[in-house]
Amino acid sequence: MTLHAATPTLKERQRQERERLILRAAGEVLADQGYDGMSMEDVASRVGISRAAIYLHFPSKEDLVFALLGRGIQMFAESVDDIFASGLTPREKVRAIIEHSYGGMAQPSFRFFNAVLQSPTFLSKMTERQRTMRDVWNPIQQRLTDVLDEGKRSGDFDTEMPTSLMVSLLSGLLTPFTFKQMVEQEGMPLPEVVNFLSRYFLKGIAPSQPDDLPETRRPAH
Amino acid sequence: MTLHAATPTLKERQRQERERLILRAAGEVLADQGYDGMSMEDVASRVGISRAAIYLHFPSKEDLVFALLGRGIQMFAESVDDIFASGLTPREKVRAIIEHSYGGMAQPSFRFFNAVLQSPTFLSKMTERQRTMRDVWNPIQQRLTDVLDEGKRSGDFDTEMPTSLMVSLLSGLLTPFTFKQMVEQEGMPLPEVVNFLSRYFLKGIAPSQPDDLPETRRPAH
Amino acid sequence: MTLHAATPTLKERQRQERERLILRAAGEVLADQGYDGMSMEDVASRVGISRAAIYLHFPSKEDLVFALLGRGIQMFAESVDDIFASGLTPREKVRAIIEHSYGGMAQPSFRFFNAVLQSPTFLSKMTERQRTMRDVWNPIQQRLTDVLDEGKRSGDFDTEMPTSLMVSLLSGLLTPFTFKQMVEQEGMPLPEVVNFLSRYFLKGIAPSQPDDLPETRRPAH
Amino acid sequence: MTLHAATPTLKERQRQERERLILRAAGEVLADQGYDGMSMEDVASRVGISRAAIYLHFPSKEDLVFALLGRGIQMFAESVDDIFASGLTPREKVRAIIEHSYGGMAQPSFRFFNAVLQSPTFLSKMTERQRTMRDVWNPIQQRLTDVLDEGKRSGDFDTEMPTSLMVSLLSGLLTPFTFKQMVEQEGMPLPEVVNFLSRYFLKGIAPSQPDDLPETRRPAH
DNA sequence: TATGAATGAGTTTTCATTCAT
DNA sequence: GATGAATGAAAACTCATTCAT
Repeated sequence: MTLHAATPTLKERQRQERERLILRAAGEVLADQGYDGMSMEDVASRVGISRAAIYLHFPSKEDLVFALLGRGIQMFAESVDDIFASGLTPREKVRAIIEHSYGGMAQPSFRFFNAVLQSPTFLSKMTERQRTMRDVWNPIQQRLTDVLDEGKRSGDFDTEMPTSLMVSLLSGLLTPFTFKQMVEQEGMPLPEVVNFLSRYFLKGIAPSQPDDLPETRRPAH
Repeated sequence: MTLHAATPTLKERQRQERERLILRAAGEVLADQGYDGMSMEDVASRVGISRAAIYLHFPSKEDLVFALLGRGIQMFAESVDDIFASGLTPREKVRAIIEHSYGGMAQPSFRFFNAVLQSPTFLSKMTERQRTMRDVWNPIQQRLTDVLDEGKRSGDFDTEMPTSLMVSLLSGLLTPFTFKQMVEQEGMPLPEVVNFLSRYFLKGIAPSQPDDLPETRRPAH
Repeated sequence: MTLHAATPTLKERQRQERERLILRAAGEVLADQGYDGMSMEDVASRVGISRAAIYLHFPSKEDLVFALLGRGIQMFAESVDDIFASGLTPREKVRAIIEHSYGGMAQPSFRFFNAVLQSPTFLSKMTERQRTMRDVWNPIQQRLTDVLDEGKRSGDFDTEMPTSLMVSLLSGLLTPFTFKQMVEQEGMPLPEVVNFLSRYFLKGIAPSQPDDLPETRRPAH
Repeated sequence: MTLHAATPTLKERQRQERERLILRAAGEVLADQGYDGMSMEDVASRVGISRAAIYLHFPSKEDLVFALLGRGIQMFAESVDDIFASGLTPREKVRAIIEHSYGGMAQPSFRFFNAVLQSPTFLSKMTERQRTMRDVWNPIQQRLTDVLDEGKRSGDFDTEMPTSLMVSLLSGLLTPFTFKQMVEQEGMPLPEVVNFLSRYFLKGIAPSQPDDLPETRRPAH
């Protein structure tokens, strides 16, 4: 009936829109109820459709969340790409990444990252599928690695600390853990939190000064 | 018949031992299945008793986990107290805290902290009970605050950064997040992780040098 | 597509039919097992559906029974209304009420009234809901009160006895207690039981004759 | 060790006392929680002993309640015997029975009768044991029958109504149903309730006057 | 395509009853 | 004798998933 097979438009467009709505709803529920706490009914009623309709788009709860995760990761990766391609200095790039993450976290759209990444239920289902979180998370890690390595080369960051550890520390910072504490409970304005966090992280990974080392206890000479 | 009521009477001893076993099992399951993933059956079978027997010690799943949490917090608080009372410098104290936490985390005994603190299901049940996580977590926060404030006074730590934020950052570091990444997946030896983490955190909260500020983008002069 | 929204759309019809079937089954089980003895499985298997399917219609066992009770009360109330509006004399109305009740009681549809009203478990749950049995039972009591007050005004019934007591006595008579004894165990035909009961009650509440009083013991003259 | 086998005293006395305490506690719990609502723990803790200790006296919950029922029936039967043997007129005897029952009902000691007699769970267990309630209840019925038959012979009561029905009606009156309504909810003083009830019942079973009959609707001639 | 209906598997919790000490 | 500990069986309820319409 469609004139041009190349026009996936109408129906297809509606379908994708529906899918987006479902993903958005799922993200919201996920963000504040967690993977186990999220029921298909929650999502469906938020979109205003029936539970069964979700299965027209995603074969299972697991797949739905996985898709959401994938989309989130991709979006985040694209942002990091933009930042990477900008003319900013490595330090400024790190700051921009933190800023961007926390900006997004205010909208619940990013909060669910944590929800998913911390849910043993989801993670174990993932493992059953032979898909390590490692693979999924890889695009992000790779990009962060690139930024940090660039900083190492430019002499901005500590070359002694393995980049993988830096990546892990930065990821940990982007988790809503600190965010919730400070903004929601202490009432600190978001930009200020971002400022402090950036400074903290950059100082933490700055090239070591001679007097940074003495952490391993030595007798005062 | 016993002269001193202080004698825990064997029966009582056994009871406490059972209780410890249950708590331990619960901690293990919790650590790798999360709050929702942990079923009473899991715990029971791990201890080698029946589901119902658990209810002889704890009135509900919620209470069991709550008890576990309480015990964990108390143990941690005591360790921090010891460290605080030692003659170490503030920087050394912070390092000792990190070291201790990660040492404990290797045994799954501490891993469950995260499991619980990140479970929306449990947290919301807690809220229903009018017991904020804030109150529960308070003893820890207070102690960390003490250590960090001491360091501020001694000139070791940045006085511009609010202590509450530092506490939050330190707490975030003690979370098994980074730990899992580095030790379990990257295979880095634990002491090395501790070393890096301590240095990172201490550098991050060190008093600001003039050239630490430029994070707010300024035109190149 | 249906022209009139008033058309219950087949689906809806089926749904209501199912609901009726569930209620009926529940009534039966309730009548001979009591509230505590009735398990959702009992009801489900009697209808030929799964336990879970019941929850598609009623959110809990409590609600199911409550709905059943409500329906029963409403049906009974309507019957009493019809009787009240008839041209019968007060005495005849009372008789009609008794007759109607016992007629209905033969079908187990009414038997459950007693089951519910006598179940401490259910009653206490009701209290938790802040819904006194008083409120629920009120429509019935009100109607019986109307009939009896009418009889008092017409001089048919004893004006000295509080109507509330009369209502209570009549209610007690409608309880399947006596019914079970006489019909099921003694084998007395139902109409005869109704006859005796009506006469007994009407004589009992008839206006007092001077020589009815002497119940308080007096010395034989 | 006991000097005289004939002295079942000390130990035995204590045993019986313990048994009485258990029965009393069971009666109380039964009265306001019903058979299903009564847990062995409820009873035990009320007596101040352990659940297991109850089983030293009664082989099962069922037996415990059965014993309680038996004792209650026997006590009631004895009271009726006393009344029967007194020099009172039949009408006065009936009144005395009602008075006695309601007096007892104020103390919860009698309330449990109803609880038990209306519990399908208990009744069905009874049936399994091949012991009809009929047999158990028989001593009471027999005595009430005696009193009422005496009244029939003396011309005080309606000879047309079968005595078994009268017994059933009287039993129904002794049920706490009306009692609860009037005393607990309407606040009517107990003696007044007894007065009204006695008059009502006696009028109800009084010998029929010609004009009592017309209940069966006949065409006005 | 969308949905209401249906379900099986699983979860927490309760309780009468038994038994070693 | 008395008890604390232990348990098996049941029961209410939830939820992801399927399917006929």
